[in-house]
Amino acid sequence: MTTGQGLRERKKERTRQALITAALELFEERGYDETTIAGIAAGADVSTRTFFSYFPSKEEILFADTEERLALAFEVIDGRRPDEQPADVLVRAMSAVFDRAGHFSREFVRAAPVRLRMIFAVPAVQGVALRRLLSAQQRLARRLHAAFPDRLDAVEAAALVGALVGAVTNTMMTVAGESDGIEELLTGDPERFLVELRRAVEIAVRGAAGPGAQPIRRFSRTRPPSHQSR
Amino acid sequence: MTTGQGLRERKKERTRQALITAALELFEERGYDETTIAGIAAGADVSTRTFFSYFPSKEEILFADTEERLALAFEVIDGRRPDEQPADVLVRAMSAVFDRAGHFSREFVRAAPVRLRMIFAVPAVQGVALRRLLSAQQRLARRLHAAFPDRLDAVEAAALVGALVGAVTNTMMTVAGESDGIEELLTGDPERFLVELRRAVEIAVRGAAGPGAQPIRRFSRTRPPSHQSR
DNA sequence: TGCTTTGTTTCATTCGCTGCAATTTTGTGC
DNA sequence: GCACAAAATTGCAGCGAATGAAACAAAGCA
Repeated sequence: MTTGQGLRERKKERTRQALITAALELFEERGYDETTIAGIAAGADVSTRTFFSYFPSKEEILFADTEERLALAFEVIDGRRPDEQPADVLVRAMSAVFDRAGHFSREFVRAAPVRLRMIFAVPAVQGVALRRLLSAQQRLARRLHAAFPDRLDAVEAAALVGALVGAVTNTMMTVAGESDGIEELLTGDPERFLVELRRAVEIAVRGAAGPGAQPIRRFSRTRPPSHQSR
Repeated sequence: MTTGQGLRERKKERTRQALITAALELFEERGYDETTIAGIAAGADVSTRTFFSYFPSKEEILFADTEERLALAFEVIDGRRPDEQPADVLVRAMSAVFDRAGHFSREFVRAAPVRLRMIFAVPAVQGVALRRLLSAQQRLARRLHAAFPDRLDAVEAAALVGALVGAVTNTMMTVAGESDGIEELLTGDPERFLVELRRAVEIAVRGAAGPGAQPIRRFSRTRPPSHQSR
């Protein structure tokens, strides 16, 4: 991806990178809302209109690299060993996405901290982040279902992915939302962060009820005839 | 809430309802993107500017009623019986939000179908929906932590809520995303839908790994020295 | 060297959203 | 009832995001 074929593609890639770089710099420098698309375009030495032929919105430029990371998870799922449990495969897939030991592109290392800060500060970015998250869940579920066609139906796969991703996401937000959470996460050793994630995964895998719980729970058993108040 | 104190408040409430009604009608009639705020305001016989003193954006008008539904879940959590399991309380809370047996305001009955359709069709609405969802998870987790101060720490509560909400949400999206999913969900008997939700809750409560699984899973055990490729 | 394709620019336009000052409407003390 | 304070509403001016169309420049190819 670094070396394109012709001059045309290489130039396009350079423009793309210039836009990303300019945007991240401006976001950090003056803040997200204070950065205009015109400013980003100017920083990359292109016209405002050109920006929109690379990214559909100001928000999306923050997520320029997420697709390839999701692909890591897909790889794990597609390459599952025949004797593995669905939950195990999913845990490995999550690990592939978050683990520092994996391959981080330069793009990711540069963008991730800014992105996280923006997700916590800017509603518009939150919207995009969460939309991507949900779409990723759906795709993971489809993939998982395809990988275990006779052990999981579509809904089970969705529930499984949802439980795992939900636990991890909410844990991540909680940990990162604490004072110093983001800084600790971004600058220092990610160990504590990974420890919490492991706990979250464990809860999701072993069940919210914990080990000594009764086998089955009820959901909306009650159904009185009363309807529609107010 | 139906009867305000003075003329002022009653008029305000009437204007608010007029805006909601006009918006829902227009959304259904010509579609979300085709509906302008100016059009909504005109439908409610107020100025465009006035719209913004009631709702901060076009999206939020679709979620005018969600806060009170979340309050139902809070009630359940706050009023837990002392001997209950956290997971059980959470399941009951979810049930209170989704179950048809509960109290549906007129607002909700009117808005929910349109809202669901828009969530599936309009990215901007997805963004708001998911932002609200995550914020709700955080608040639920805080509340749950407060309800079980010595059985759950903050991160466990977050993971638990995340797992349950994640499973339910993703299941809901999957079921509703099927052809006829939304229609079946909205018009007919919600039974099949609730059945699937119950399965999702069960998976989240009993654990993604299923009953016969090994007790503990690993998460990102591997950590080779290689760092930062590409 | 010309022709085609593709990327870029400029321009105009629509819409979401905000701040501000003027105006109207409502509540209240007299 | 009446005047005055508080609050809601309005119009307007303006910024920025986003899109469409046509002119223009550059790259690839014969």
